[in-house]
Amino acid sequence: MTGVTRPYHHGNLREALVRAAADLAREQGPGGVVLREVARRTGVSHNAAYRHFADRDALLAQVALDGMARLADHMRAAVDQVDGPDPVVVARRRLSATGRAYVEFALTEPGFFAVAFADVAQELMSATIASPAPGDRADADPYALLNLALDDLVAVGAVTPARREGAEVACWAAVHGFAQLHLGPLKGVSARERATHLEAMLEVIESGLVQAPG
Amino acid sequence: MTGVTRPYHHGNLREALVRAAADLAREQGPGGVVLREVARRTGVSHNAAYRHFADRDALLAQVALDGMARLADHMRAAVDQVDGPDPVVVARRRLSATGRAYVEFALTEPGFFAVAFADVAQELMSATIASPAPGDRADADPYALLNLALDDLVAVGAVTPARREGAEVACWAAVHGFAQLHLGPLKGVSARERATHLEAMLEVIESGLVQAPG
DNA sequence: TGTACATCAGTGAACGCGCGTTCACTGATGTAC
DNA sequence: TGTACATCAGTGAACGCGCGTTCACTGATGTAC
Repeated sequence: MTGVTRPYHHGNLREALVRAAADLAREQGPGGVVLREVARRTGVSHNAAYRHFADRDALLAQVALDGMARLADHMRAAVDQVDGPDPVVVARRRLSATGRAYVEFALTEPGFFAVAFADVAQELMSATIASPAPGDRADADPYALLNLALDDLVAVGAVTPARREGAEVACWAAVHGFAQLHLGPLKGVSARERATHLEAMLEVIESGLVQAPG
Repeated sequence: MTGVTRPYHHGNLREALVRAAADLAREQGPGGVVLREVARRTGVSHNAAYRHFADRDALLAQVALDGMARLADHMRAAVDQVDGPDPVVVARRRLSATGRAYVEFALTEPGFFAVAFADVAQELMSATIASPAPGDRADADPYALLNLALDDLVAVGAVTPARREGAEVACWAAVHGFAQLHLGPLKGVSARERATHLEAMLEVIESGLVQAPG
């Protein structure tokens, strides 16, 4: 009972391992998530993880699932915060809110983001997209949230059904690429400039979607 | 002189190693580029690569450099092919041509693409972007090619200087994200649908850039 | 044209390392009586 | 309230493996004379 020695039981090892794995993924990429290093960082013996995960892949899968859920939470919270009297304005602001939230999450939690979009979760994602949410809690899925925002824009008459087609891919691609570039080659760009560029991009897309072909 | 036995000297080993490394990167990601496997695939002993590259990093750097050069070549060829009487139409088509070429290259050569945008080439890229091409062959740099296309749109009066600001990031993000998604979660999308979605996205961006804010 | 020799491009064995995973184990906790 | 015991969460040693890299080497090529 010195208070200095760590207790034998960690108490929250599973969660701590996921967190450490995400941190490692941020630094080294998903391929660099090494079970022994994850254990090291959690201050636990190198095989303790096997009490909580079948193997390395199971840990990575959990990181991917957590990441996707966190991303969806962040996006949903951002959308829910937008309100106002004009339904067109609300719909437009909700779309840009999803995009902003997406980029924010990717830059804040690059580890979760990287793992969620690597190897493991791919088949899972593909399946989700192929048969989009049959009623059951579509709000847990980032992709579904984006589609809801776009459908709203059509419902309020801001976007024509013709322009709606493929718009989800265009929007997703833009914010995904924006995040990837600012985690990679544009890493050095200041937060201020990054924010300006993000708003400019969201504005371009919004204009492009809302207006008739030029 | 049986004609069956491979000659002792490969003749083109350096290039073959780069090619094999790119193939491996396509399958396993940049982290999965393993010197011994590269040698195996090239049909050469596992240490033969050391006659041509100082170490694994040097090989990866070469893949990144080659990838960037190939991408730039592909984009430049696409731009050069666009011509016509109306300078506004030409400028617009040249912009979309750069984007189309970017995506085409990424999907055709995902190995080169992945390595070029991972670890190694990052500092190199950042430097290039920070001090953009001081006169010397800007046409070898994909980023510079994009900026040229956007500057042209301003020059012909299709895009206002205000909208020009940050446009290079928006365009790059969109095509980069589009490529990444179709190499990852949207892997299963048919070539036909992918092409439709790409055109829709390029159209949205073009509209958004050209028109006044809606 | 022929030959000695330097140089270049490959080979095979060996190194040390960190990895994922398994094993038999120990310390801590919770529960039945 | 006390105690035996099952269960759970961790440990440390050991395994086999593939890796990057180095070493001393050999086969092929080119060049000076």
